[in-house]
Amino acid sequence: MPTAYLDNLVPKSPRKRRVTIADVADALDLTKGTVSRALNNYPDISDRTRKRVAKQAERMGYRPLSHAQAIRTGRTKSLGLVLQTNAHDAQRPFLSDFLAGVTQEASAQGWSLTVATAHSQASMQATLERLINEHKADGFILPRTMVHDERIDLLRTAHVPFVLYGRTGDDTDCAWFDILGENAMRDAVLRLAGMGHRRIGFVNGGAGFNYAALRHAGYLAGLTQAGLGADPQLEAADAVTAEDGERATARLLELAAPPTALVFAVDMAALGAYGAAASRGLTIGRELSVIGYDGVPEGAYATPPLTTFNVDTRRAGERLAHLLIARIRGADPATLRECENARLLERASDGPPAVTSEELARLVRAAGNHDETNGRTR
Amino acid sequence: MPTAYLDNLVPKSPRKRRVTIADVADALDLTKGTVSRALNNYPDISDRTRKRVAKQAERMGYRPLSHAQAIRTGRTKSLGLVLQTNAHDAQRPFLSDFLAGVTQEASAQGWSLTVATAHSQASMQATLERLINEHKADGFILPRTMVHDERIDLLRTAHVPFVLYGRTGDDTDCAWFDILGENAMRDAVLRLAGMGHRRIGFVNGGAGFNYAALRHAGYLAGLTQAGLGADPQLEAADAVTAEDGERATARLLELAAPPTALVFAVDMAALGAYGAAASRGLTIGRELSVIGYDGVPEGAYATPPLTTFNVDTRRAGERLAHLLIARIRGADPATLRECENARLLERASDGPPAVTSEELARLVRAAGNHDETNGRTR
DNA sequence: GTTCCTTCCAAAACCGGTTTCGGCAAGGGG
DNA sequence: CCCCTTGCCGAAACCGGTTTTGGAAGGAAC
Repeated sequence: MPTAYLDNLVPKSPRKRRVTIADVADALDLTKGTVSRALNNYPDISDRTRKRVAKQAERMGYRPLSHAQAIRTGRTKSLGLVLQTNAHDAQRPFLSDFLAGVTQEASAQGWSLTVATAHSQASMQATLERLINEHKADGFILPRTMVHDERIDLLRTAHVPFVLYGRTGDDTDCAWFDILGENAMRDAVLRLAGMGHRRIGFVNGGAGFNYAALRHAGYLAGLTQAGLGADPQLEAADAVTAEDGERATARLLELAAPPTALVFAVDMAALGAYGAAASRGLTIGRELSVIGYDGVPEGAYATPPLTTFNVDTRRAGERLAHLLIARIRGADPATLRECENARLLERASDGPPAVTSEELARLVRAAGNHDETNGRTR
Repeated sequence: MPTAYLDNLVPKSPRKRRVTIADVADALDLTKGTVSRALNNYPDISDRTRKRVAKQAERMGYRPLSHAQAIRTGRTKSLGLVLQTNAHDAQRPFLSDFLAGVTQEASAQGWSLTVATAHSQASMQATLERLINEHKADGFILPRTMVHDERIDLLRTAHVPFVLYGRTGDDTDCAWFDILGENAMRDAVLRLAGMGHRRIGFVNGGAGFNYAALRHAGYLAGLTQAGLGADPQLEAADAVTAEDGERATARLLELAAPPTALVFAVDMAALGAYGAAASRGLTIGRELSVIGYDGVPEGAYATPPLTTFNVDTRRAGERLAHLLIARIRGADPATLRECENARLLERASDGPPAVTSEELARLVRAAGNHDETNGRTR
C-alpha cells in the first residue's frame, strides 16, 4: 500500500510534541543512554542517579514509545489474538468479558492487545504468519484449542511464544489456562444420578476440539463414580447449535430405552433439546432433565431456565494475559499452566425423573404420529 | 515497568531474521533511501527503478515493519478501539461480528486493530489519553455515542482522528457511520398501526445516548404519519435491561387506557415485556404486541419469537474502519458520513390487537390481585 | 607512588525505516 | 559551447529509543 508520499502532502496535524527520553536527559544533564539504562535497571547505574532519573521522568510525564523501543529490542509489548469468526462459537457472547480480562491485565503491565480475525482455517494460518512477520505481537493467545492444532505447529516452528485457552494433544512447550469442563460433566452426571436418574445420556460438542474429548471423559467418569454403566447408545457428538442439539435429542429419545436426563457439552445444543421435547409433549425438567455447559445468556431466558455451568471468561482472559507475558519474558512453559472449575448454575431444567425410561419411551411413541417441529423463525 | 535489563538475561529466541529494506537495497545495488522512496511512490524515482524495486521486494517477501516506520512518520497504521465494559451493551453479542468487520477492512489496507477496555467513564478517558500518548493508534472508533460525548471532546482537543459509530449532538469535524434507528421506529409504528393498533406505546433506551433521542423522534414521526396523536403517557424511557423493560411495561399496562402495542428501542428491554405480560395472563402477539430493535439472539428463543430490527454489525465495522483510515489520511470529515437502514425481522411477537385498549385495561385489573413475578433464575 | 580494579557515566553505534540535501549527467535553449 | 534545467539517485541526517564501548575518577593493594 504505497502511500507515504501522498500522505505527506496533507498537513500533519499539529499535535504537541511528546516528551522524549532526550528531554529527560537534558533536564538532568545526562545522556539519553544513561537515562535509558537507569530506567531499565542496568547495574552500572548508581542508585542516586537511578532515583533522580525515575523522579524526573515521572515529573515530566515521560512514557517510552513502545514501537520506538521495539525497533531495537524486537519487542512490541503487544499481545496478539486472532479470533475465528466462521465457526460456531459458544464464547461469542463472552467475547467482551474475555477482552476486558485480557486488556486489563495487559495494560496493567504496560502491554496492549492487537486483535485480528480469520474466517477459515487457512486464513487463520495466513493471518498468524502475517502478524508474526510484521511483529505486530510478541506472542499469541490461542482460544478454542483442537486436539491437534495447526496454529500451535506454526507458532512452535516460528519460535513465537503463545498460550492456550484450553489444552491440547501434544503439550510440549505449551503454557495454558483452562476450565476443567471434565469435572463439570462429571458433576452433572452425579447430580442427575443423585436425583434418581439411571439412564443419563451425553451430547458432546464440536468434534476435534480438545474440550470435547475431556468432557466426554468427564461424563464417563461421572457414570463410573455413580455406579452406573456406560452405554454408547446414549451418546451423541458434534452438536454445537440448537439445531444439532434438537436432532441429537430426537434421536436419543427415539431409543427403545431413552435417557431420562441429558448432559450437554455445549449450552446452545442443550437449548435445542427444548424444541425436541416440546414437539413430543415433554416438559423439560420433568420428563426430560437437561444440564448444559457454558452459561450463555439465552439459557436464562429459556422456559424453564437452563441449569448449566458458568465460566468466568473475564478471569480466563486475565490469567491468559498474565501467563503469556510471563512466557514472552522467558518463563518455562511447564510452570505456566493453570486450571479452574466452572461454577454450577442451578436453574430449572433438571429435576427428579417424572417418569421411568420405559414410560418415557411410551410417551415418545404416542407423540410420534403427530410429530412436527414448531415453526420458529430465526 | 523497568525490565529491559532483566529481559536481556534470558536468551533471545533464535527467530530467523526478517528481510529488511537494506537487504532489498543491497540486492539491487541501490541505497535503502532510494528503495524506500521507490516503494512510497516518491516522484523523483524513475518508473524503471520503481518497478525493479517493487518486483524485488515482492520476490524477497519484504514487508516494512510498521513500528519502524512509525518512529519517523508518527503513524502506527493501527486503529484504536476502547470498549466500555460496565454499561449495558446491546452490542455485546455482536462484538465478534463487529471486530470481524473492522479487522477485515483494516488488514485489507495493511492496518491493524488495537483494543482496550474501560469499566467507567473516567477510565475511558484515561485509557484514551494513555493510548494517544503512547501512540498506540493513529485514530479511534467510538461506539455508542452520547448526545454529548466526552470522548469526542478529548479527541478533538488532542487533534486525534476519530470516527463515530452513531451520531452525536455537535457534529463539527465528525465522521460517522450509523444505522437509521429512527426509521426503524417509524416503520414499527406504521406496521402496528397497519395491523389496527390505535394506542401504541414507546419504551426508549439508555438516556443520554444519541440513539435514544433519534429513536424517540422516529416513534413520533411514525405516529404522525399514521395519523395517530402522540400521548406522552404512553412513553417510558431509559430501559436497557429485561428488568427495566418489565417495569416499564407494567407501568404502561396499568394505565387507564393502556397501549395494545409497544415499540422498544432496545431488544433486551422488549424481552422484559414478556415477563410483565405473562404475570398478567396476557399473550405477547395477541393482547399485547411488541416490536424490538437490535436483533439480539435471545429474541429468537423467546416465546413467541421477538419481531425486531436486525443490524448488520459486521458491515458497520467494515465501513467504520474504512472511514477512519480515510480520515487519518486527511479526508474532510464532512465527506465521511454514511447511514444505513436496519432490516425488519418479522417474527411472532406482534399482530392485530386481540382486544381493545379498554378490554386490555379490564384484563390487567382482573389479574392485578394475584399479581406476582415468576421466579426466574438469572 | 604505581598498578589494578571498580564504579559510573559519556559517547557513539545501532535498530529499520523515512526524509532532506546535494550533486551528477543528460537535455534544451541561447 | 556554455549555462540552466530537469530527472534521478547517493549520502547522510533523522526518528526515539537501546546497547556497546571506552575511559575518567576513586579506592585498594603492593
